[in-house]
Amino acid sequence: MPKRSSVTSADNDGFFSRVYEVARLIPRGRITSYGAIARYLGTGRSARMVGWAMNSSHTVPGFVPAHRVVNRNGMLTGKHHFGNSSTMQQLLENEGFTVIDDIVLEFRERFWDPSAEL
DNA sequence: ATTCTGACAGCAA
DNA sequence: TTTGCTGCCAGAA
Repeated sequence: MPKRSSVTSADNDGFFSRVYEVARLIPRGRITSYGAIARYLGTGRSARMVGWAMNSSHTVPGFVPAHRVVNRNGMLTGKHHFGNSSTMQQLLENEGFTVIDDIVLEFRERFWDPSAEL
């Protein structure tokens, strides 16, 4: 077993990695919520941790479609964490979503539940 | 070790 | 209806 000495949270095989793993499984053109991912991970009510993990998603090698993860309202609560406030919205619109007032209109239709799909 | 915070969600008023 | 508080778990100081 590889020892995990002083590693960053993102490198650790804990909660964070699982969140990223699920996030990468989100099909293009789909969207999900923090709570849905949290429930799939088994944490259930720790949806906040999912968002927290996303905060470190930039430390993960590869691409983590964090823009496809919004809160249960379909609101882009974390758009401010993408560098520019408009980045998240741009990415979503690029995938065919309609974002108005930081809300994804197609959220309900394009919702992708890992617990149901996986 | 203790305390605070956090990109949420649910429930009460 | 909207607004606010609580719970929840894990990581950072």
